[in-house]
Amino acid sequence: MSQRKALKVQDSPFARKLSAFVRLSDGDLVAMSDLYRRRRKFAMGIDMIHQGQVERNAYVLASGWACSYKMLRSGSRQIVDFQIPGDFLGLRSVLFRTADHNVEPVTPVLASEVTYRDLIDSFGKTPRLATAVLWAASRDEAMVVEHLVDLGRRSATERTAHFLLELEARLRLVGLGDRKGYACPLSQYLLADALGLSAVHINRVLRELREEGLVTFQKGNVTFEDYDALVKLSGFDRDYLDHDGPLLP
Amino acid sequence: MSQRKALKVQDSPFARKLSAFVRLSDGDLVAMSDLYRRRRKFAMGIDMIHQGQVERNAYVLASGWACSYKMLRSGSRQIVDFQIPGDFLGLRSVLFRTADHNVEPVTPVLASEVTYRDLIDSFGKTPRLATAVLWAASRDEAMVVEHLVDLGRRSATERTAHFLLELEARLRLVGLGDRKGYACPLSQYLLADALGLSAVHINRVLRELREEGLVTFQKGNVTFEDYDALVKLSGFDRDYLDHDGPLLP
DNA sequence: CGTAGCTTTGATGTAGGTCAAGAAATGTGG
DNA sequence: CCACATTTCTTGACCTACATCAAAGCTACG
Repeated sequence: MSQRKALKVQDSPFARKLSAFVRLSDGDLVAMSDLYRRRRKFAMGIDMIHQGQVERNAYVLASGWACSYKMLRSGSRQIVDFQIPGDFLGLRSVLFRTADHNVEPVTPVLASEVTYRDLIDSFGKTPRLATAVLWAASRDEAMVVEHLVDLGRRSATERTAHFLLELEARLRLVGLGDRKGYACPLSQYLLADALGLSAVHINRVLRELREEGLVTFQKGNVTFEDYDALVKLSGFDRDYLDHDGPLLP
Repeated sequence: MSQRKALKVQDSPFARKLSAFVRLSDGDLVAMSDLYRRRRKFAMGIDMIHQGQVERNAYVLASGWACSYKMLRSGSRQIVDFQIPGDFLGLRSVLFRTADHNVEPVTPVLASEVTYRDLIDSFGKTPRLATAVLWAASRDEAMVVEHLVDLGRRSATERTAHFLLELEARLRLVGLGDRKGYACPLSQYLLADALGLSAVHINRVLRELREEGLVTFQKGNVTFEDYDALVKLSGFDRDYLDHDGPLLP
């Protein structure tokens, strides 16, 4: 029975992701299965997590996309990151007393709930899991850092190109894209809020990239016309995403 | 002997910092003392960590300031964060195979070296330490996220004010500042590279803030003339930094 | 006491914002 | 399967926040 469970967990995107960092034993996998009990659906428009909430829960995305963001008094918002299937979401809201950000579905979402107790208990049972989660959190931080460089020092065009390439690299890791392109449910408004630009300007940048024969962002699809030129243009270096093979044997 | 050691560690800024997240047992403190063996000095101008390096080590800052940054091909750089005494530095360079960023002293620095083995060994011995480090890393990520919001959606003035206030809050936690002000060894160039602005513009913003009677940034000192007005101007909310008392009993 | 790194200021240029308005999609109820 | 509503996309005209360039005064320290 627990064997069946373990196998099932092993096939989940989350287990696959953590396995990239730390080799997980059967015991680890069984402990992880406790994190997988409550499946929940979220429709678009309702926050999965909102700033200031005290319920300490997080989710592992099973299907659909979400975005985490912060609102400013001025009414503008900054999207910090998008979450794709397999991503952990809201870790800081479990770890801290109150959530410091919002998370909203971008498409209808299916996710497994992880409570504070689940997480702490499983850390107690299998310390390696804590290390694996630390690793996963650090990879996420590496992405946020790269995003910060985008906003601080790259032009609108470089930034947009870089962002589309990063998404491809992430999606490829979970089998949802390749260097030809991927399905992308983001609106230009979402893109604008992520890249710190206006929706109008994003539109112009996308047109330019399309007319230059580099990428097409249309009808929910990103298609790379010239992947290599795009990499060159944006200075994209996927090193910060790749860590082939478990780091902790 | 090990008792003396433990007490010494308990007094270190690093132990104080982690204790804010997780109550540490004597055993935990002894395990931590292993992380404190090698003290090293760094002069200005030599990187403590550089992008692509394979030696997997990190440091805990004992005294002085440092900054972590990324360089772009264009020659411009983005400072991701400053480290002040007590801060962990280069965690991602221990955890990953190669460092994805640089760290440079801003002043002469005294730091304790932490190697990959040290860290993994101590996690094995005391799982709570792994959890504590996860927490500390998450707090750091919260700061990077707020910095990202700065770059994406705040004006140069708001951004600068926000940044100066955040530094105050962090320095206050280690007893190096209060709402009157603090000693700040940063040049306007460093400020510019952190805030994604040009040094010239930073200078103008600082002048404006000074002439408005809000803050003075001069001669290595930040002095708040009107703390509350500055908070209002920048929309600063210190919640993301405060987590009074251990979260894990 | 000189020279190299900071800070300050002015003049001018430009990337990207804002406003406005029409055209395509997309969705919804009948 | 169509009519209407709503969101999303696209483009043009104009404007502003910040960059860049240039040059002069500071400071500090070898």
